[in-house]
Amino acid sequence: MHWADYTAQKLAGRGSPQVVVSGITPSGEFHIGHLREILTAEMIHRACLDSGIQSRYVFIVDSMDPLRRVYDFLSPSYESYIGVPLANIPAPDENGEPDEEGGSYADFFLGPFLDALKQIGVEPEVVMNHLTYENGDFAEMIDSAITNREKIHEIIENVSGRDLPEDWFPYNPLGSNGSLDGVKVTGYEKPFVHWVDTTGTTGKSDIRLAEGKMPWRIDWAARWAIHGVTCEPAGKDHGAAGGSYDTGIPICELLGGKPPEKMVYEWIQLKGMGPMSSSKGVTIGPMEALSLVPPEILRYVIARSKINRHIEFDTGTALFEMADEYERFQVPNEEDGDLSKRQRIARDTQLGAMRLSQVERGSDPADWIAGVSFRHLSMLAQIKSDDQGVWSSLQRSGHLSGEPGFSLRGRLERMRNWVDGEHFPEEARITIQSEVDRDIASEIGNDSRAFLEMLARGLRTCDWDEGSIGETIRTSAADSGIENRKAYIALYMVILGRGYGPRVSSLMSEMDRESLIGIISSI
RNA sequence: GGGCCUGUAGCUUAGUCAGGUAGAGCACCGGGCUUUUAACCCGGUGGCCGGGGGUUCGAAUCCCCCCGGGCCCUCCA
Repeated sequence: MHWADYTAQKLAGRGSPQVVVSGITPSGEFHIGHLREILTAEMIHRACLDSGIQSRYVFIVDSMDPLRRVYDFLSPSYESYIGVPLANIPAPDENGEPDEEGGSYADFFLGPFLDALKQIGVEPEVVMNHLTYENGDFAEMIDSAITNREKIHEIIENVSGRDLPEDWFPYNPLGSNGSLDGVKVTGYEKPFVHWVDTTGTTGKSDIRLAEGKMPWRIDWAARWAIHGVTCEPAGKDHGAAGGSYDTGIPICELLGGKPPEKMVYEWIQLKGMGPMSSSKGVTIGPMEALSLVPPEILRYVIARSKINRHIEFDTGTALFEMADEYERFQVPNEEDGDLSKRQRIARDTQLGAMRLSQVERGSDPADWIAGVSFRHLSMLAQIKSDDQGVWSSLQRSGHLSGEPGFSLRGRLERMRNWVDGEHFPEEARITIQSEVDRDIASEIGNDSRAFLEMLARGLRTCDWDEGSIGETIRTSAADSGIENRKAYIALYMVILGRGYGPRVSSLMSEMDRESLIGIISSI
């Protein structure tokens, strides 16, 4: 059974409806690691719906979280916003300067991410956490946390094993400059928390408004109670023993809520570059990923892996394999009575992964298979500059009957982006030589030259289609007495500058006759 | 220091919760498709399941120890 279905089944015992939640801080560009957070939760949500369990999927944006530091993409003028909630900070302009007209920092980064989510079929209920503070929904929780201050203090110290300062307080008010940093609590009279900030200014925060926030570990536990969260997969950073999941559970219970089961997913790494990190430049954004990888396959990347396995996101050679694995999928057609228990499990898991990979819930995975392998398509995309040429080639080769569907068109569009970009693997790149390199020419032996001469002659008169060209190659090889293998290698060397490549006759049939003959004769 | 996750064929992995002869894909090799090269079909090679000990009639699976990799205990998907 697929992990999402398994989780849905376990959740069914918790009552209804399910509230499946993701939470992310919009502190900068989103990356595909965040996509795992989102998709893990969204797939569980879908699995619930698919098995008839009522469910909501909520994306809580941590817009009340403060700016922690001035990131590389921000100008130094953001220094003054450190500690200020992201919802209250102006978005950066193209130079990284605060742009007073550009809306909030949180919205600025959230917008494109939500657009990307839409493309992969994810349309969550979005909750801006600062609004939950602003409309007073946190007030009871804050009051309760302050009242139970000692107990919470004890939970955090016992569970996480770290020492909290004596004057620790479960609520951080905003100071006179709008920052949470360095503000000391001096007293509490419901609903006001009194404080003094770093400038010596005193004031009071109304807990029914967004005039302060609870520290992360309590904030998280409180929102479980407020929103009735039944499931929230968290990154492994939260999941470690003594981490915020472990403290959140008892704190949530203390606050009168019923916490979700602990659920932890592994991180996505970029091939050979370790974990995603914006500050180290190790990052691929969801939009960039979507420009290369079709949305159903991007979903499949997440769906095919168990949640506690790390995912290596590879936009190089491995993408061929990933995509072709998706393409190979076939709806099981018979009863499979002779499958072993294991094979049945594997098949059902695979079916689940394919089902959950669909952009539109409920659509048939079989409708979203392009019918052409990524490898083959990558060759066509490289040798055919116009799309129509690709379609006709596919029709001739029998990959396509009739007109290309939406799915296949999307595949080609992204394939072209991939081919044109930096991620496309060199060994898959086809570069037709405009002239033959001297070193290469010197490596070609006399027997091969004889073959190439004969071929050039044959190509002048043969029909210009794959079959005839192939035939001409074979006869030329036979007539010149060279082994087929050697003939092909020589041909590849001349055309591509290396001894191997895609089916050479189809490659040649896409080239202009005169220029091809020119190259071959130039030896 | 304390703890969590993880280590199965060259690569990616299923199977570990409920112990019963190690499954798959890629790659590779062989064959086929009225002749091959990154299309397609069929078949095959390949695994002391990280190491050691224990429980058991029987262990990849349960228990203990060790080794390697990742992560957390300060905010981090």
